[in-house]
Order: sequence, then structure tokens, then C-alpha cells
Amino acid sequence: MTDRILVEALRSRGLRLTAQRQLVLDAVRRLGHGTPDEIHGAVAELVSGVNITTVYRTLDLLEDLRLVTHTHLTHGPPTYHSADDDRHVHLVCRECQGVTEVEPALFDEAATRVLAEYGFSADVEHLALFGVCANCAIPPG
Amino acid sequence: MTDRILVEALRSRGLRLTAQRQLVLDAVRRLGHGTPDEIHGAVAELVSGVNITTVYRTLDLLEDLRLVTHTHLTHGPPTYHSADDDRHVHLVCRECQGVTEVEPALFDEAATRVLAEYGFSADVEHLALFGVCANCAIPPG
DNA sequence: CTAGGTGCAAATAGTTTGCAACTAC
DNA sequence: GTAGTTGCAAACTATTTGCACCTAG
Repeated sequence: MTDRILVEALRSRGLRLTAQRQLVLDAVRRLGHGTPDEIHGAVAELVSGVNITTVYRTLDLLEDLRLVTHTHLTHGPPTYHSADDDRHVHLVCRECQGVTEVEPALFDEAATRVLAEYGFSADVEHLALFGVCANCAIPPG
Repeated sequence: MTDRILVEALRSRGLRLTAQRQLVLDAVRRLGHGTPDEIHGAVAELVSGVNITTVYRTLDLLEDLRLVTHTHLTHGPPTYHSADDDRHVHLVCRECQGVTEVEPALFDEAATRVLAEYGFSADVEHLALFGVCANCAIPPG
């Protein structure tokens, strides 16, 4: 079951369809979201021998093709998402590191204004917002 | 010229005021924003011998004390800001990596709603928003 | 056939940790 | 005096690069 969107995106650039590229894209879709390492793990559950280097290179490529996006939720590795995944905003707690996913409609107005005023087309779909969650909302000390 | 705010934040936790802590906080304020490495460089312009390890440890501490915050603008190292620095939102272009700083009033409504609906107190002051800037707004391929 | 892609090993970047020496209080 | 702090070296995690071999088209 080859993926039309992937095939066409690749072909339009004279790039090749490989097993690895299909596997990485499928893994991102299956997981919903994940770090390069997690995606590599998900691929490894299906076939062995796909190198982590290839996962990095493929994620870069897929991002170029606009099939995946990434955000930085922590100090650690980035989180990749399928571009056609359910859109959401991440509320990342500075204290407990917890991540809450909320619907992005909250940011639609802001995104519209940023586009109008700065010509900047924001990825509101996978925005990460840092702060302090309800549970951790206690003064420092 | 000792810093009242720093002294008190440290004292309230039984921690000590050291030259390194003053230097790192001053460097962040002076730079406006910077990566750990840049902050280390700024400190090194005043005194030699302050270790990069100490800069990392100090930035963690200052963030705990709410005197600095950080955001992830790129795949690379985080950017630290002085907490009392001018507030701004970063528009980070996915294509050219350029960063535009805009005023955060645009996000006030969204922040208010997130607080009301989820009890999440967002750091709108140093939000990073990813997307494509006006110059790079060209279809993929 | 050949430009593009992959795996592997090594290099690099960023950050953390263990520990002995040092110093603010 | 002593708990907190620092510097240094080593370890570690995440990512990138060089290159010979492989393969989709």
C-alpha cells in the first residue's frame, strides 16, 4: 500500500521512494508524535536494520516535503508530528514537565493577526506553550 | 553593586551569593538573550576562569528562582532571557531560520483563555512560534 | 546505467555528572 | 566549621558527516 502523497511529493523533486521513507512516515502517523529515537524504535518493530541516521535524514526530508512538522517540548530531542494528524497546542509545564494537549482554536485569532501584520504563516497546529500548569501553580521557594 | 533581587531570592532558599551567579545574571541582562555558550562568552569578557559547567548550573538555578526563562528557537541550544527583559514573541521561520520579535499583546487573549479554561499560566512573554516568514512563503518543491 | 539513498563508523555539539578543592556565611 | 559551590575531566545524549556500497527509476 504505497502512499500517494508521499510518492507525489518525492516525484515532484526527482527523489526516490524507498522502503525506509515509507516506514518512517508510517511510524510518525502511527505514533501520532515522537522523538527521532522513538520513531526509530517504532520502525524497528516492523523491520530491523533501519539506521537511526536514516531516520534523522528522512525526518528532515519529510519536513521539507511538509509531511511532518516538529516542535521542541523539552530541553531534549524534538517531537515530530504527522502534518495531517489532529492539530493541537501543547501546554508544557515548566515545573512538572507535563504536557497537556488543547485544541488550537484558541490561537486562531492570534495566528490571523500575525499573518496579516507580519506576513508570517504560523504553525499553530503544533504550537508549544510554556508555563506553569494548575497543579504546579505555587509560588517559587 | 549587589543585586537585591538576586540576594533575596538566594537567601530565601538558604543559598549563597557568589561572583559567578552575579556575573551570569548580569550577562543575561546585558545580552537580552543568549545561549549558554553565548552567556559564557559574555562572562568571559569580564573575568576569566568561569567554567561553562557553572554557567549551565547557574542558569538552571536562576530559572528556578524565576529570574530567567528559556525558549527553544531552533534545533540547537536553548535561548535564555532575563525575566524582566522586554517581553516579546519570537516568530521563527522554518525555512531561513530567521527570528522576528513581535510584541506579545497579540497573544494576550489566547493566554487569558488558556488560564481560564485550563488553569495554565502561560509564559507568553517569550513564546516561540514556528512557521514560514513572508520572504520564504513559497510552495514546497 | 547513474544519481540518489543507505548503513556504518567516526566526529561533533550540547549538556550532565562525579568528585576533590574551595569559600560564603 | 560546614554546607553549599565551583572547576575539571570524563561520561553521556543527540545529531551530523564522510564514504563505500547499494538500488530505484
